[in-house]
Amino acid sequence: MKLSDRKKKILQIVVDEYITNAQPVSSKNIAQNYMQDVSSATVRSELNALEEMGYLSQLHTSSGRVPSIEAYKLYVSELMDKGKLTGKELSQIKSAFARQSGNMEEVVRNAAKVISELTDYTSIAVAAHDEDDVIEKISIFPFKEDRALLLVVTDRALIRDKFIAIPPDMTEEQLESANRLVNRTFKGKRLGEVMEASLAAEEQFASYKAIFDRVIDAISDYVNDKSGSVVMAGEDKILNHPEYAEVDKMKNFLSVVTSRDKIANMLSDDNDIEISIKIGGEDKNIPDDCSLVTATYSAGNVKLGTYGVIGPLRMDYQKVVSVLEGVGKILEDMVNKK
Amino acid sequence: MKLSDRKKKILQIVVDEYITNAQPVSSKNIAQNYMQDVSSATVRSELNALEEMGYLSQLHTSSGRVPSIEAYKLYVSELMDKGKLTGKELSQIKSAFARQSGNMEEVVRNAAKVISELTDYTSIAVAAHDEDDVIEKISIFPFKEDRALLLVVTDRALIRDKFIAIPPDMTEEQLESANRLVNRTFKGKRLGEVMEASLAAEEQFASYKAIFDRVIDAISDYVNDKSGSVVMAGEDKILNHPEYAEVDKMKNFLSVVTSRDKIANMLSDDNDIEISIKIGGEDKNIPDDCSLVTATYSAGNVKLGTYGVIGPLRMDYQKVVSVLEGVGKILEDMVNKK
DNA sequence: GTCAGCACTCTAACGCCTCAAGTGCCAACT
DNA sequence: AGTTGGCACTTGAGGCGTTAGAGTGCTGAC
Repeated sequence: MKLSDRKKKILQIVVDEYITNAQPVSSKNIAQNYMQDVSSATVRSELNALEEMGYLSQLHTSSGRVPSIEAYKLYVSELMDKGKLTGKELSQIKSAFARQSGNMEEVVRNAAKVISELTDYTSIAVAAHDEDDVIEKISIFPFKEDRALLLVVTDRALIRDKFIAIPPDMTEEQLESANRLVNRTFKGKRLGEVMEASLAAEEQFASYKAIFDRVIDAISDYVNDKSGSVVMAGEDKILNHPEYAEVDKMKNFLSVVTSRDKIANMLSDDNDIEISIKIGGEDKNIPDDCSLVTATYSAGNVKLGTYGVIGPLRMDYQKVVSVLEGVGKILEDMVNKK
Repeated sequence: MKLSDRKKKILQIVVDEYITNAQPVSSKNIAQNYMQDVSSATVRSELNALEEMGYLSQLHTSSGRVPSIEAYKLYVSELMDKGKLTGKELSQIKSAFARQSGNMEEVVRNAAKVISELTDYTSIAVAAHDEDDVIEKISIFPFKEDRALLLVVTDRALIRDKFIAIPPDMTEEQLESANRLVNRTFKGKRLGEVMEASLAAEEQFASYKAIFDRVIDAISDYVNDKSGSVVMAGEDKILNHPEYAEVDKMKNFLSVVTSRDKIANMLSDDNDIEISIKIGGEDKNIPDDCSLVTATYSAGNVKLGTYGVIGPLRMDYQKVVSVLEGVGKILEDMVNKK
């Protein structure tokens, strides 16, 4: 069904109003503040039509209208004005990334923090890492008789450290030569390759099989563990929004938000879409009554990660989208310049 | 002022009842369920006396009594029965630590998780680390032209990794010899010594001053940064407790709990007390209406960290203390056996 | 298609009432 | 002196009717 321009305009007004005030929107309000050329009665009949089409609903017969999930979807895809960041906000983003040490996790943490602060919603972020990362260097760093720290550097400047056990009968010299061998074998390979190569390697380096197995295990764990690198910020921001005033809703939200696994599931899907907005029960991983807005950044063909915001349906999508775009731009600039 | 035995008994009953039911306790309740040998009128006059002494208060004239902060203090120090863990709980703790890789941070995370699960409160934990740790090994691990990862192994099996910048004109060979020199210089030293030694070292190793400075800076940062190693679990558990049903209180609590700095301040004080209970506004770092119960564990003379629980004043101290003791015992066993 | 006017519906707020819980106090008892 | 039953008093919670106000739907006129 096609909406007339006036219906679209009215729908946009309703969503905008509801987003800013969290109150049902009345025909009088619309006519007085946004459409002086028509009367409230006219607006009413339009609202009535929009309600029949499923875009609006009323809590009771004499309340104003509230947008439906359909309305939000239409809003973000067609109706919403593009927001613009103020200079102040831009410089706030810039300064958040000013002191960087090349540690990917730090970048992710800073991004999550600044996104949460600017949007006033809970933000989530996950550093991209996948099978296509190319290994640049591996180091096995012994630190107790039976333990070593495994370090893997990939082309994405991402360091991953994991503890592995050293076979008890292995001397330090043996370990060093195993280290050299591991490096020679895996350098330049994709992480995915390493995982698949496990069987082929087995024959070749029988004497260091134990070490090789552990390195491969560690890399597999890393690639498969999506929840490990999830970072959040502003978990308490959610309380600023009236839809979570009831303890039950709060609790539901917090239990999702404090579970890294659930978050990881939400973010895992579409790593190639630039900005994605998922609403309500659309996706089974996203709790009802929640919206998830995410952006996936990359510099050149290197993925930098997925960043986003989770909050009520009645979310300030304009603001969130513009903040995510702003952060993306600055992040990509930063990486490219470097 | 000295309390009669009966007053103590009544006060204990009031606190116990209030902890389990979150409802003001009436004289009738006490007389019927706990003290059949006296009438409710007698209990009433005792309650009245306790109220005048400041241990109890009423919300309004016709409500039962509620313990005051003083009452909680007395309760935990004198009145409270010692709790006992069930076999099931003990084995739950054991299995939480079953798979350990020697990574201190993992131990801390597991401890926080199991404490939160068993007590149903939000738990916080911080791995001990201080100036008395002895350096066993240092490694500077270059991974990009201008960046390196600094690894420090101490006697507490704690690995700390930090990124440092490499001076641009430094070759890989120079870096390696700097690495050897750093190791020779700092091995066996306490972290605190390294920090103080900075000036003395300056003269001696002028050529590698830049590297030395950065290592010393990194170690200083580590020793001074108490918030970095704070771990939490069960942040949403707080919602299970009725005192946080109001959004304002919730918000206050969550804003404290989501700030690592604030948590670190709370835990920083008394690293040498075995089990400490801090209540309400007693300590300015602890938010009003909150109790913090912490335990500091050590095996031999090696500190393992500080673990604790934060929750409402009306906290099940018995349970919390016994869980903390149980975790401590198992943790220390584990470390000693190893 | 628009609109003023009006009847209708529903909520929120208020006051009123009653009920039940719990206290404080007192006079009587041990 | 301590304990107790009895009783008056206070208070919050909940039910109920009323009212005011916001907002709608509808209708007949333009």
